[in-house]
Amino acid sequence: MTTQENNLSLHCPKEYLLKMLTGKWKPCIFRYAVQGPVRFGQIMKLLPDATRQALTNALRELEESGILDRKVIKLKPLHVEYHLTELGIEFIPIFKAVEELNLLPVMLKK
Amino acid sequence: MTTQENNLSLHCPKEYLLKMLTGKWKPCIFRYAVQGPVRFGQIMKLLPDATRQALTNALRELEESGILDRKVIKLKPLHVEYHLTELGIEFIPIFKAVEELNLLPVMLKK
DNA sequence: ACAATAAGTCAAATTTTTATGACTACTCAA
DNA sequence: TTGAGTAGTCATAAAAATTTGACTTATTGT
Repeated sequence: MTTQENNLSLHCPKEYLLKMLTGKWKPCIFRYAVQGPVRFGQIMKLLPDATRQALTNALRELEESGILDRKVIKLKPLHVEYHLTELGIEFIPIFKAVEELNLLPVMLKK
Repeated sequence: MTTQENNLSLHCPKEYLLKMLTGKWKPCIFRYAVQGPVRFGQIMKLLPDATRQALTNALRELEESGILDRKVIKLKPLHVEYHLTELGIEFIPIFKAVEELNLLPVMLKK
């Protein structure tokens, strides 16, 4: 493993990967999507502090990363559904690892 | 789980946790530290694109998060050693999960 | 006393990310 | 044809993260 290969920020898939899941809202959205397909307005309600713009950005990025898939549902009032792709499903273990950590001691120190 | 509890960015430990490990250089430094204690100058050489300032920032943040411990070694030329704390060790599974992903297909699409 | 090495700090500039507020597109139903 | 509902876009502003380049501290060897 050379120095260059170790520089995650520029060359390594691992950093690239973490970037896919980070940002102010992407982790939240990802976690909702794990539960099942989510719609735009639904996320808006679940994350009242996020703006439309913030959510569309996050959703576009998750889409571009190949984690979420955008599906327009032509029903009564038009809907847009986002759901995990196969790749997205592969990311679940990362969140599982995160959730398995007991952060209480850390939070309390703050 | 209420809406508020789900808003990782503001209220949930999971987002707080992800924040501990993200940023331009923190993941790299963390991965080095997993191998064993690292020194400032050593990291500088390993990450030639990172500036002193960037590294001290990252190291301070990792320290404040309780992931790394800073130890001054009063030897020949003064040294500063950073090593994983117990909490830091608990983070390893997250990176393991990251490393277990096969990102080749993703990288190729870009 | 002086230079060298290791590990920084500081203020300012730049870049990236996120927020604000106004406006748009499409579909359906009355 | 008008209005309601859903899902946005766009330009700009503000905030946060990162970089730049000069300066600092502490210790040791000569």
